[in-house]
Order: sequence, then C-alpha cells, then structure tokens
Amino acid sequence: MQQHTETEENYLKAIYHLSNVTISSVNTSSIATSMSTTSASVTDMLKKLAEKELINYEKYKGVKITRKGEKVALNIIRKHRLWEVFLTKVLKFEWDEVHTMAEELEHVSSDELIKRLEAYLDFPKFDPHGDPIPDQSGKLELNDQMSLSSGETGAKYTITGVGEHSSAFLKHLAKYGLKPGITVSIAEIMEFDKSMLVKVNKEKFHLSLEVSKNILVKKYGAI
Amino acid sequence: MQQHTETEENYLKAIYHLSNVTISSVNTSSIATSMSTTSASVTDMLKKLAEKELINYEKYKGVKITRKGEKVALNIIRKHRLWEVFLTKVLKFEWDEVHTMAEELEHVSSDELIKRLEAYLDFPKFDPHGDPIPDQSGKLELNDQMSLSSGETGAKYTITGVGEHSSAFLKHLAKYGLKPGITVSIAEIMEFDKSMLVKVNKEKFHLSLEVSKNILVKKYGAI
DNA sequence: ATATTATTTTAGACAAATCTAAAAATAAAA
DNA sequence: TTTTATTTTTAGATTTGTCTAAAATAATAT
Ligand SMILES: [Mn+2]
Ligand SMILES: [Mn+2]
Ligand SMILES: [Mn+2]
Ligand SMILES: [Mn+2]
Repeated sequence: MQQHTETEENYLKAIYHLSNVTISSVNTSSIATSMSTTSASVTDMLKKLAEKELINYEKYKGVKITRKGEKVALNIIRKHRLWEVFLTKVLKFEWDEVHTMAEELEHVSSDELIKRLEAYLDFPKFDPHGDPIPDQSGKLELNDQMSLSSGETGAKYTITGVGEHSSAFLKHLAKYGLKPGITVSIAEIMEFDKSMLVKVNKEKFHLSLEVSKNILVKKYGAI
Repeated sequence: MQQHTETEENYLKAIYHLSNVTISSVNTSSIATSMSTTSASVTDMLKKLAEKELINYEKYKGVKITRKGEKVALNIIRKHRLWEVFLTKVLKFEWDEVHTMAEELEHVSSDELIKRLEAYLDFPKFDPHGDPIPDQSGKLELNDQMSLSSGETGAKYTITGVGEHSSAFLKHLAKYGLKPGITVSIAEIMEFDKSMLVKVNKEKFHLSLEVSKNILVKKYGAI
C-alpha cells in the first residue's frame, strides 16, 4: 500500500512532530538536530520527500508537511504508540524501556497486523506516555493538557503525559513514582528558581522547573 | 549485541536452511535462487559474511556456515517462529498468513523483547507450521517426522508439519482442513501416480504425490 | 547600506546492496 | 583428453543514504 523506506518514514515523523511545535515552516537544521544527522543530508532527503509530494519544500524557505505526508506520519505514530501499549500492558515492560523497541516495530508494514493488535489491546486511546493514538483514518483526540510548571500552589493535578521522552527523564520520574494517572498536589512554589514541592500520597518531592515543565497534567477531577 | 544488517541476516538464514538439505557445501546459485537475486550479488555478500567469520568461503568451492553464523541464523529463526505463534495464537491470523509478517518482525533486534514474548506465549516448542523453535542458546528439538508420501495403506498418521511453506500450498491444505495436529489415515495408494486417498473425520480426499510429499507426519500415537 | 555571521545548499566522495555483461574456473560431454 | 557447457567470479554501473568542505543565500549587527 505504501512504498516508503524506513528512513523516509523516520524523517516524515520528525517533520510532523516539529510542525506541531513550530508556528511557521520547519527549517533544515532543526530536522538535522532531531534526526542526529547533517543539514546536507536533510536537504537531500527534503528533495526526495517533495518529489513524492509528502512535503512542500522551497529552497531556503523551510518545509511544510502536506496532508498526504501527514497521513503517512500519523500512521507511523499510530503503530509506534500501539506497540508501546503492547510492550507495557502485555509484555510488562516499564514505560521508560519501550521507546527504542517501538522505534523499530513502527516500521513493520502490515496494516492488518496493527488493526488486530489494536483490537486485541481493546482500542486504547493513549500510549504509556499519555500521547494520543491516532485511529485508522489518522484522527486523534488531543487532550488539552497543561504543564505542571504553570500550576498553582494548593491545587491538585492528574498527570496525563510528558513533554520529553528521553529514557533519562522517564527513569527520573519513575524514581518518584510519577507517571500518567498519578495525582499530585503542589505544596509550594519557590519564588527564586520556580522549583516546586509536590505531594504524592503523603510523600513530598522537590521538582526543578526543568522537570515540572515536562510533566503534563490536567486539573484533578476535570474530564 | 549483534551488528548485522537485515540483508546479512536474511542471507545467513537462507544459507542455514540450505545447509540442512545439502550434504556438502552450499553453492552460489542455490543461494541466489532462494534469495531471488543474482549469483554476482551472492558472491559479493559471501565475501562480507566470510570477513565476519559467519561462513567459511572458498572461491568456486561453495560455502559452509560456521558455528558463529549458525548461532546468528538460529536466533533469527527463533524470532521468526515465535512471532508466527504470536500472530496465530494471539492475533488469530491463519497459518498461511503469518510468514510475510514474521519475515519483517524477525529483524526487530531486542533479545529481551523476544524473551518476554516467549514467556508470554508459554514457551511454545513448535511454530504454526510444525517447525521447532530454538531456545535462547540455539538448541531445538527436531521431531523425527516422515513424509506422508512414504506412509502405508491403512495406517493412521498425525500431521506434524509441512515441507513447503508457500502461501499457495498452505491455502491448498487449509481447504481440506489439513494442518499440524490433524490425524489422517491412508485409505488407498494409487499404483500409477502414487497419489493417495486419505480419510479425515469421515471425509475422503485425493492427494497428489506433489502434495503428500510435502505433508510431514508421525505415526498416530507415537510420541 | 555594508559587513559580519549563521543557515542552507551544492559538489564530490563513500559504503551498502544491487544489477548486467564479460572473464575465469570448474564440470560434463564427446 | 580436448571440447563444450555450466557455474562462479570480476568489472563496471546504479541507487540510497550518508558525510565533509566549499559556495550561495539569508539574517543580523554595525
Ligand atoms: Mn523508527
Ligand atoms: Mn510514546
Ligand atoms: Mn527477513
Ligand atoms: Mn513457520
């Protein structure tokens, strides 16, 4: 059904993700950074993706993903996240262990396989990191979440996801028992460095701004 | 842990399988045929595999797989067959549908993943086609099976596997309800073309020699 | 507005895997 | 044992994805 190389798929996914943080078009160097490669290599690939009409690309003007490219990207992301659910829920991996494996599994081509996997997992709506799973047509329900760093003293919040997916960060959170579903309340916010003291089941932890920024939450009790 | 490309893995697997049908060393053209490529390409790859000490290769003398190469091949086969079990047992695919998907899944690198998958599947010893699944160390119990074509009139046999894995052949067997675990008895063997009449639960089917040759069985009741 | 700096693109090379066509070696036949 | 046929290897190209270094363009500072 699709005829894109694993590399093309990885580039498209990166471009899709960058499109969601960037207001204007995505520039070459940001793609290079996120793919751990050189700008020269990125330029080469951009030409190829443009040729296939997966992106709109103008020399020196950066790149915008097309509807067609977005659909491909969303399908990879769908596979990635469903496999992550499989790895945690069925094979009992920790949420900080699954990303690298899903990075490979997402390229397994069969759409029928992923359809059955989705049904077997009982149509999960979110992956272990709180990220929404696109359906077959590419639709995804984006839950309006906020950063814990913008929370208020005394308020209670439920963790819905993370803004940073590195294993280092996830392991750090795991040490405090912090992950999606857990409820925290802000005990105190330090004026000086915006770090905060949070309470989780009677235990208190000190979180730096760097950390609280990357914890996504919604108000406790909100839908 | 290992640093072999997907292509190298596929070549090694092919060489391993050919080694089990060939008494002497495996020759270039048979590898080319089984890989659907040219002899020239095979020669190139043989040099690379020899360089890595996965095979012993002498110009014009064919190739013998080394212990090291065998271990790599068996690990790929292990993954292939465990994924096939997953696809049939868990995701309810038919046994004639799973091969192509497993062909991709077998290259997913994590050994820990396959270890957990194996445990989740409750340590299956055979794949859906009756082929034995190597354990972590590469050991596999080869069940001494015979071809149905060498069976005797009146005798009862239990299907243990197939000698041909093409989807076409498997679909053909599926039409008669023939697959591993099913018991058949030979009602009659035609002198002329060695075709046979077999009985399966009161139904009778006519099997050509081409077909009966590729059905592997053991005597009914044998261990 | 011009100079300086940063970003992006091209040019040229390389490794991996493949191919076709030609040369070399081996096997089979006469 | 020659000759012929088959198999295997080499030579030379091609495609994909990558790299470094240099050239071109755009952004920023003076
Ligand atoms: Mn990937
Ligand atoms: Mn995730
Ligand atoms: Mn394969
Ligand atoms: Mn099989």
